[in-house]
Order: sequence, then C-alpha cells, then structure tokens
Amino acid sequence: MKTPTRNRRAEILEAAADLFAARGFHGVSIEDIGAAVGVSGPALYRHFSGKEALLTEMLLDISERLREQGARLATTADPDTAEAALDALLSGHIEFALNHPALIRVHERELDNVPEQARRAIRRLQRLYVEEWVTVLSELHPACPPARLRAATHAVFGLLNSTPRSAGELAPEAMADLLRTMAHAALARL
Amino acid sequence: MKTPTRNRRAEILEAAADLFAARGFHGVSIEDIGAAVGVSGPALYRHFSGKEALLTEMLLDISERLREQGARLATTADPDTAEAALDALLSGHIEFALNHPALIRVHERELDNVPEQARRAIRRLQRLYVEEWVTVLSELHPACPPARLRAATHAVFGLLNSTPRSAGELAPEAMADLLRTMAHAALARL
DNA sequence: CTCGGATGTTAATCATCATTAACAGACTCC
DNA sequence: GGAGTCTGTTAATGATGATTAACATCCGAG
Repeated sequence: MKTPTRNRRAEILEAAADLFAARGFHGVSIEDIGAAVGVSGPALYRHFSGKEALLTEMLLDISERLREQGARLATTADPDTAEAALDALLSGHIEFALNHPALIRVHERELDNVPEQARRAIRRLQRLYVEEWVTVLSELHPACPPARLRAATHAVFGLLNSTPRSAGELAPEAMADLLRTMAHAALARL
Repeated sequence: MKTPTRNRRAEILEAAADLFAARGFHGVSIEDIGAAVGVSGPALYRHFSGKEALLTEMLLDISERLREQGARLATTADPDTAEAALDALLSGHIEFALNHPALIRVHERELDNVPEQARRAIRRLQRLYVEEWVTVLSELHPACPPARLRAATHAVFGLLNSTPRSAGELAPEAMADLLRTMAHAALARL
C-alpha cells in the first residue's frame, strides 16, 4: 500500500477538478469528492486540511504550470522572431486547454473561493503569464498601448478557453486547428 | 405604494444578478439578496417561489433577449450582405456584454443550477441564437462544415464575453472597438 | 369605515455540510 | 512481535441556509 497511496492526493485533486468544473466549488460536497475516489467523506482530511485548501492547491498548480510553460515557450532558443514565440504560446495554451478542460474551467471560475492570501499568489502567477503574452505581442505591435494588448490577451484566452463549452462538436485536432487559426487572425491586427 | 412595488421584482433580479456574477449561485444566500435590495430574507418569497425560480427567470430573460436581438439583427432590412448581418450581430452582442457584464457572466456559468425542464428551454433559446450566427457565417464560408462554424461561434462568444474579466483595463468604447476588430478578424478566415 | 390583497417581519423547521472525535486495520522499521 | 505512522471508518458537532409559519401594515375599493 505504499505505491497506490502515493497517488491518492493526485487522484483526489483530479476527481475534485472534474466535480468543481461540472458543478462549481459550492455545489460539490466533501462527501461527493470522497465518493468519486472510492473513499468516503472525512477521509480527505488525511490528505488536505480542508476543502478550501484543496481548491487552493489546485489553482496554484494550474497557474504555476501555465506560467512555467509560458516562460519556457516565450523564451525559446530562437526568440528573434516574435511570431514564433507567439505561435508557441498559442499552441501551448491550446494543448493545455484541450487536454485539461476541467482545470481550465476551474481556473477561470473559482478564484474567488480561495482565501485571500493564496488568491494573491495565484493572481501574481496569472499576471506573470499574461505579461509573457503582452511582451511578445508588444514586439509585434509596438504602437499598440499595453492596456490594449492586455485586454486582447484576455480576449484570446476567452476564445481559447471556450473549449470546455463546445466540447464534442469537433475532433480535438480539428478544434486545435480552428482555435489556432482564429487566435492568430484575432491577434494579427491590433 | 403601487408604482414603487412594480419595480421590486426587477430590482431583486438586478441585485441577484450582480451577486450571482460575483460569488456564484451557491455562494449567495437569500438573505444576501434581500439585504441588497433593503428588505431582508424571506421577503423574496413574496415575489419568487424560490431561489432556483429566481435564477431560472434570470437566465430565461437573458437567453430570450439575446435570441430576440439575434433574430432581429440577422434579418435586417438589407440581408443581401451577410457581412452586414455579421457586423450587426457582433455589435449587438458586444453592446450587450459591455452593458450587462453581470448578466453575461451568469448566463455563461449558472445554467447547471437551473432545474431540468427550464434548462431545456434555455438551451433551446441559446441554440437558436447560435444558429442565427451559424446561418450568417455559412453564407460567408459556404465550404466550411457547420460543426466548425458552430465551434467558431462559441469561440467568438468566449472572446466577446471576456469583458467581465478584463473590466477596467480599457474604456468601454476602446474595448468595444478592440473586440469588434478581433472578432471580425477571427471570423474572416475559417 | 372595513375587507382583502400585497408586502414585510421575525421565529421556527429541516437539510445539508464542513469539520472534528474516537476508534480500527495495516504495513514499516526495529 | 510490537510501537508508530498512515489511512480509513462511522458518529458527533455546529453552522449556514432555504423554506414555511404566524403575525403585522398599509392601501385602495366598495
């Protein structure tokens, strides 16, 4: 019972993500989450200090992954072409959104349910990720004011994160292709 | 007390929309909503049969307004140019999103908290609205399969509805301009 | 006037839930 | 082979919150 236990935490986070994505933080009970992983109720307290802590860890993890990925992709070995960097950011975000629709949804909707302090940390990571995009975009559109670039970035996130809502309409590759095409076009002229 | 009372229902719906947008359906209590309009708690039951009924009416109203607006704008007097129809749809949606960010947010997030039957009705209205867009788009892109057009429509909604998230970054007119530009570009090549 | 309906108020009621207690099996390390 | 740690389990405990009951007011109609 050494190895299987290792997964418990991750297993719980995964199940909770699906549930939170489907019914929202307040719409899911600790019981529900326990049931989803085959244990029941208060067992979760052996792994997390509480429901908020669970959500907090989930959001911190997502934000951190996005930020890390953003920092990595925006600074590719060949950053001379901002075009290439933008394409990398786009592809990375799309891949994440398509592979983890539940995480994207939770990340988009549940920040307010995180306790103040952690919320600040999460916001910081989100801001860093956005700034990664803004930096790249400002190279492509030097005349465009930063506020506009930031708003454009948020708008593109909204576009890319529409995935969970139109799931099933299109095959994943077709969806990825569509989103990349649309996002590129949307960001071409600002 | 005849006239002022007339507004109570609308007043409640408005306050509830703001609260639901900010904290989510389950994160808001009947007490909270009452307090927001200056009465307290169970007084709401004089106007709505319950919390779910309140949300249901709110979502039905939003969906209906969008659908009606869509039907009206897509069938302008001069529908020979699909371009014009698309532009009208875009402008209408943007105006709605900018003027009613709370409603857009609730519309986007809370459908699952509506009882089954009403949910079907709301979904039907949403579908009709989407089909309005798809019809116009299919004139502009005859070769593009409908599923792709539908996914593109959802993606554009995601883009346009990003408003509540990037509020404050840009002045309303600047934001409207940005969204229109980006959406047009995103839909130009499918 | 006074009756009835529309609106509110405060005090139950009844569930649902997060969180904590108290208790138990299992596996590790010695 | 036993002490200790890890993970679970099932009963409290305590809040919070939706909904309903039992009473007030106010106002217009007759």
